[in-house]
Amino acid sequence: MLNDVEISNFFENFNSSCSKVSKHSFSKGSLITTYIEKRNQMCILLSGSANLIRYDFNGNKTIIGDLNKNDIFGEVLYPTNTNNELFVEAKEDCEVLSFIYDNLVNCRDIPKCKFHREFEEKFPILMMNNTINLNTRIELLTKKNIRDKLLGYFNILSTRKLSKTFMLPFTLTDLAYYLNVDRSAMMRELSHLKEEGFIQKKRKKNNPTCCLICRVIFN
Amino acid sequence: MLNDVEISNFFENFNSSCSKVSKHSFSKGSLITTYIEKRNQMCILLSGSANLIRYDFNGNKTIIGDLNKNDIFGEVLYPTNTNNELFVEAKEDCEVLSFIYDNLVNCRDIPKCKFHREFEEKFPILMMNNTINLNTRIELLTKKNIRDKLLGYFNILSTRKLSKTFMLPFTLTDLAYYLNVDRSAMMRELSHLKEEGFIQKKRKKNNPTCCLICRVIFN
DNA sequence: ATACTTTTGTTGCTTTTGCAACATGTATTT
DNA sequence: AAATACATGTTGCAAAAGCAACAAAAGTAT
Repeated sequence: MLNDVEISNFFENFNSSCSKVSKHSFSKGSLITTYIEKRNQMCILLSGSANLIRYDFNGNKTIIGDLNKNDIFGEVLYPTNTNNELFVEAKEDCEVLSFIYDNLVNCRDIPKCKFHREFEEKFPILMMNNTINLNTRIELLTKKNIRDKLLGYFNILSTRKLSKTFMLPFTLTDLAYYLNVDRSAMMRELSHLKEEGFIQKKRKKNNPTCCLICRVIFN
Repeated sequence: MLNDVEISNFFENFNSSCSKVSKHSFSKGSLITTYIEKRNQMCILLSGSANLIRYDFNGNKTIIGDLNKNDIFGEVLYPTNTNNELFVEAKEDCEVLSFIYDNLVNCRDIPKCKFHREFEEKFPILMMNNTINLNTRIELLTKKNIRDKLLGYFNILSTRKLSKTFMLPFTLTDLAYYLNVDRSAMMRELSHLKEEGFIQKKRKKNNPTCCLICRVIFN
């Protein structure tokens, strides 16, 4: 129903006929945007992948979200007054559409420009996907311990790829920031899972974004 | 921008002219709905408040969400294959609109019925509010310890009411389920916060949904 | 008023997680 | 090839959180 195919290439060939929408490219590792209150920015990730990163007032890092093709992000979707610094960092080379979200009729052109017509049509699907992603994230964060967070996340990746073998979209260091746990405690738990035969790890050479292959055995 | 007032009474006087939409009343404590895969149900809470509750395979309870007026919920917004039981329970007497979400043009009437016209128009605002709520929830769940979860949540309630004095929408037992922590550990932390002067607690007699008033002193 | 249920409040003990430090291994840069 | 930076892997110890059990208070039903 909420089929990726429906929107997979929708905004891809977008040409900035509307003055209110801009398309930018970002190279791996660069800063895509920061969340600044009251600017109402919204973005669509056209290609590549990125992390939504938070630093709290103590400097603690958390990877709040893992952004992929067709995901929407931006400060307009995020609560204000959190006293945190949030920014989006490219994990791979990325293409991004960005614009100011006021409402769905913020195009001044008559008739509406191509982008705003398409956006208005696809907005429900984009939002529904985003909502399911956020609820999936909440499912993960509400697991009671590190082991269940790991297995829960591996289960998501496994289901998504329809295979018990898959690659992590994070380094292990970043996985700990994503699961919101201490890295060394997570490594300890990974060792236990390996000993008990729940996972196998294989290191892959020269892969820029992924560093492990997990062969997960779920019950 | 995403103003509650805009939609505050929009669906309130809805009359079921469309055969695909139904309005139901639920008394306090009753079951509003369960999340069953592939039914694509979506609901709007017209009045009252409710909890979205999850029981995992081990019987662990978590309050996934706290639903209030104009909030949307339903299995169509939630990931499938979680091996969990999810249901929505009325905290107060509730009125709920429910329908099947296929897409935004699932009304067979020509011209579209009043509900679907209004829903289509208000859908973006409903979804944006929902997204901000979910991101607020993620902010809370990614706090590193019980103390910060408590203070973070009190800060949200305080900001929402524009007052340092506010009531909890949960019993303390349910607050622990909501913050996803052990109740006794949470009580211990609440005692510390009280000793250190961060909060004051006052019990209120005969209040059905709230049991405490907290006078929170933030730095 | 009494019995019963639910919620609050507390504590000792155990388990889990976090912290700090460091060794090793793998990429990247010069 | 050497130097540097970053990621993985491991450990001892400390701190935090979970578990179990129970008492007291408040709310509800009879």
